Amino acid sequence: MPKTANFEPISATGDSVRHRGSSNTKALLVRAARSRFARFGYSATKVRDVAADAGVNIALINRYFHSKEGLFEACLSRAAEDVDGPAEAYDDMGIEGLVERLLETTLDFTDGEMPLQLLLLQQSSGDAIADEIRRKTLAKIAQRLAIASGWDESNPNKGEIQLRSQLALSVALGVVWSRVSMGMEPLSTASVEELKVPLRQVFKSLLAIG
Amino acid sequence: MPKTANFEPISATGDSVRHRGSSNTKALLVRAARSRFARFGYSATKVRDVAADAGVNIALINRYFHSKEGLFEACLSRAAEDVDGPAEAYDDMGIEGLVERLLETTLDFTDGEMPLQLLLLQQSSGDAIADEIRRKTLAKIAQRLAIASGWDESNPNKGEIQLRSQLALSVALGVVWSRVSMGMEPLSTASVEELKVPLRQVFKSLLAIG
Amino acid sequence: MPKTANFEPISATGDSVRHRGSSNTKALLVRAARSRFARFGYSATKVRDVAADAGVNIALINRYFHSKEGLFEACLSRAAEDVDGPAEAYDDMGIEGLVERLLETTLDFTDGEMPLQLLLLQQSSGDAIADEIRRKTLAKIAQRLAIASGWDESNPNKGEIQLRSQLALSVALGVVWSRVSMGMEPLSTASVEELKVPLRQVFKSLLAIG
Amino acid sequence: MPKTANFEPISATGDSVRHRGSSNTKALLVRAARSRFARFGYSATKVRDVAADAGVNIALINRYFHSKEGLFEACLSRAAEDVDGPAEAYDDMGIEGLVERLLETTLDFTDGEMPLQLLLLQQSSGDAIADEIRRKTLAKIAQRLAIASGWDESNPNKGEIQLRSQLALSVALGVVWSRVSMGMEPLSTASVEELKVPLRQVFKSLLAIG
DNA sequence: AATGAATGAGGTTTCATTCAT
DNA sequence: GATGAATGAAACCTCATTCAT
Repeated sequence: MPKTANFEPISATGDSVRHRGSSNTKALLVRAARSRFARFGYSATKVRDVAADAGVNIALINRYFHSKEGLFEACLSRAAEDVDGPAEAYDDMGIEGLVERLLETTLDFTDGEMPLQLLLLQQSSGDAIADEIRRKTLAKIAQRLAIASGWDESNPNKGEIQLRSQLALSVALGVVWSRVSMGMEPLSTASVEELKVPLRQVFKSLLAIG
Repeated sequence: MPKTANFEPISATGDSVRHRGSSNTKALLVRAARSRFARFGYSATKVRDVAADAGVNIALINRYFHSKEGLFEACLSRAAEDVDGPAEAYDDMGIEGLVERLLETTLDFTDGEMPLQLLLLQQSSGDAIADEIRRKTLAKIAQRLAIASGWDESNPNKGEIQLRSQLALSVALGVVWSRVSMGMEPLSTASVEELKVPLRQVFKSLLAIG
Repeated sequence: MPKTANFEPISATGDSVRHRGSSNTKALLVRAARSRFARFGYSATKVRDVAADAGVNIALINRYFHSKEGLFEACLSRAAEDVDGPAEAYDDMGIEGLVERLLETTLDFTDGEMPLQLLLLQQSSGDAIADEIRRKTLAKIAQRLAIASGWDESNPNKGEIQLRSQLALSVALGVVWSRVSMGMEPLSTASVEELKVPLRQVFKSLLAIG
Repeated sequence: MPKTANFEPISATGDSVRHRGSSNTKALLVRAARSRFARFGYSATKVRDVAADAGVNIALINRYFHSKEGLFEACLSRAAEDVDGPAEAYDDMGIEGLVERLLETTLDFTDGEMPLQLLLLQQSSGDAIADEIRRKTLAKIAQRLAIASGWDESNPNKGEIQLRSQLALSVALGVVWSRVSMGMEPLSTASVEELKVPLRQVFKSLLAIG
C-alpha cells in the first residue's frame, strides 16, 4: 500500500469566491508553489495541492504556466529576480555590510521569504532548463559575494576568494535547510540574536581575507 | 517542451551474473538505492531504476524490503549504523581531533561514502517513520559534536554549545550539498587541501568556545 | 516523441474588427467550424481554434449554438440545406445532366464549398441527433440520384438502382476524400479535365442501367 | 452538458484471468485498437475503451506501445504489412485478376480484416510520423495497382495510369466507408454478389486502358 | 452583447506493487 | 528464489463550458 504522506493543505485564504482577478491568481499560485517546492521538493509536490493552497482551480496552473515544470520555472525566475534586485547595493557595502546582509538573508528576520528562495534553489525538477536557472542563480549570488569581498580579475587571490564565497553560500544554504526544512531543534526556534554571533564569525572568517 | 531528464542508469557492478546469492542482492540494492535517493530525492527515485542499477529484478525490492519506503528506511539505517560505529571514539579526541574528523566527513578524502550518507539524511520520503529515523540520526550526530566539544548537563553554556554543534552540522550538510549534489564550480572540484583551511577555521570558530 | 501537430490557425477574414454584428458572427463561426470539422473530424476539432479562426470570442459559440454539438449540427444543417436547394432541378435532367452535376459536385470546379460539405458528412460526432442528420442527408442525396436515374416505386429494378446510386455517392465521397482530405498526389492536383473522363465513365456505368 | 456518446464496450473474450502471455496481449490490443481507430477515428478513441475491449489493463498500452500514438502507429504498421504481404502476387495476375483482388479487398468476402485496414488508413492522428506512414501505405497500394495495370517508366500513358489507379483506390475507400463506417442501407447489407457486378465494371473501366 | 477568467469532468500516462509461472 | 506480465491508484494535463464584469 502506497504511503507517501500527503502533506496537509495550507489554505492561503479563507474565501472561495470566483474571479479573483488574473494578475493576482498568478502571484497566489507562485507563492503557494514556491512554498511546497521549497519544502517538499519538485516531485513530491502535487499541483492539485498547490492549487488548493492558492484557493484556485487546478486547471489555472496549466493556463498560466503551461505545465508543472513551467510553474517551477516561474518560481525559480521569481527567486532569481528577488536576488537580482539589490544587485548594485552590494557593491560599496564593504565586508561588514556584506556579512550583515548575508545574515539577514539566512536568518530572515523580516518577512520570511528569502529562506524559501534559498531552499527552492536546492530543489531540482530534473528539467535541464530549470536546472540551468538554478545553477546560474546560485553562481550569481556567489559571484556577488566574491565581488563584494574583493574579487577582481586582477586580484592574485581571486581563486581563493571565489572558493570562500561559495563556501559562505553553502553555509547559508545548510543553515536555512536545517532550520526551515528539517526543523532541527533548538536551531530552528533559536532567536536570531543567539544565532547572529556565531554565524557572523563564520561569514567573516570566510569572506574577510586579510 | 523540456523533457524531464531520466537520469542514466548506473551499473553498480560490472558483472551481470544471475543468481548471485540472495544475501548479496540486498546489499547491492541498498547501495544503488542510497545513491539515487541521496542525489535525486525520494520521490524522484524510481524503484525500477534502482533495480536496474543493481542489476536485479524489480520484484526483489518488494520481496526484500516490502516497499519503496522499506528500501529507503534500510538505506537510512545503514547511514545511522555507519555513523553509530565510531561513537565512543569521539569522546576523548578533543576539539582538534573532532574538527579533523568533521573535515574528513565533509570533504570525504577516503572512499566517497560519507557524503552520500549526509546527503541521504537531507531527503524526506514524507513517511513518518523514515522521517523520524532521519531526525534522530541527525540529532545524534549533532549531539556527539556537542559532547565532544564540552557539552555537559551541568555546563552553563550547554545551550549555546548545542546550537553551535547544530550549526557545524549544517555547515557540513551545506558544503556537501553544494559539492556533491549541485556540483557548484569550482567548489566541487577544488582540492581537499584548498578547502581544509577555510573550513577548519569555520568548524573551530563554531565548536571551540573560548 | 512525436508531437500531435496542432493545426495552424486559419483566419477566415482579414479584418479583425470587434462588434461585427451578431448576425454575421454566426455565419463566420459556421464557416470556420465546417472547415475544421470536415478536415479534422469532430473530436479533433477544438472550439477554441474555431473561435480563433472566426476571430470571435470563444464564449460566443456556446451563446449562439449552446454547445460544440450544437455548432456541429448547425454545420450539418447548412450542408443539408445546400444540398436541398436544387432538389427539384434534379428531376428532369436525365442521366447525362445528372452525371455532369455529380462530376461538378465531386470535382468542384466552382467555389470549393461542396467538397467540404461532402467531407463533413463523413464525420461523426458520436451524438445520436447529429448522426441522424448525417444519415438522412446522405440518404436523401442517394435517393435523388436514384430518382433521377429511373428509380420508381413500381420499377422492378428499383433495388438495383438504389444500390447503384449509393455506390455512385460512395465513389464521390471517396474521390473527394482522397483529393481534399488526404491530398493524394497527383490525384489532388490533377486538372478537372483529366479527371472528368474516367469519372464520367464510372458514374455512367453505375447510373445508366441499360 | 457534454454528450459525446461513449460507444459501447466490445468484449473480445469472456474470461478475465490474469497473465495471458505478453505476445498475445500485444496482438489483442492492436486488434481492438484498429477496430476503434478505424471506425471512430483517432481522437474519439479512448485508450481505456481499447484496453477494455482487449480485456487487459490500461497500463499495458503504454508498456507495450509507449503512448496512444504509438499504438496507432502499430496499427498502421500492421496495415502496411498486411498490404505488403502479397506484393509479388500482383505482378503477373493481369487486369482480370487484379480487379478480382480489388473486389475482394473492398467487399471482404473472407475474414473481414481488410476493410478495417482501409478504413484505418483514412484516419489521421495529427501526428506527422503516423501521417507519413498512412500516406506512404496508400501510395504503395496505388502504385501496385498501377504497375499491375501496365504502368511502366517508359509507358507514355504512365501519368494517366497512375491517376486511374488512385481513382480506383478512392472508389474502394469510399465504398468501404459507406458500408462499414456509415452503414449506408441497403448498401451495407447487400450481398457480395449484388455488388460485384457494378463494382467490377467500375474497376475495369478505370484500370483497363485500351 | 462581448470578454477573459474560472471551473470540472475526463483523458492519457506513470509507477509502485502483486500475481503466476 | 527469481522473473516478467499484469494491475490499480493517482498524477498531470486538456478542453468544453460557465461565470462575472
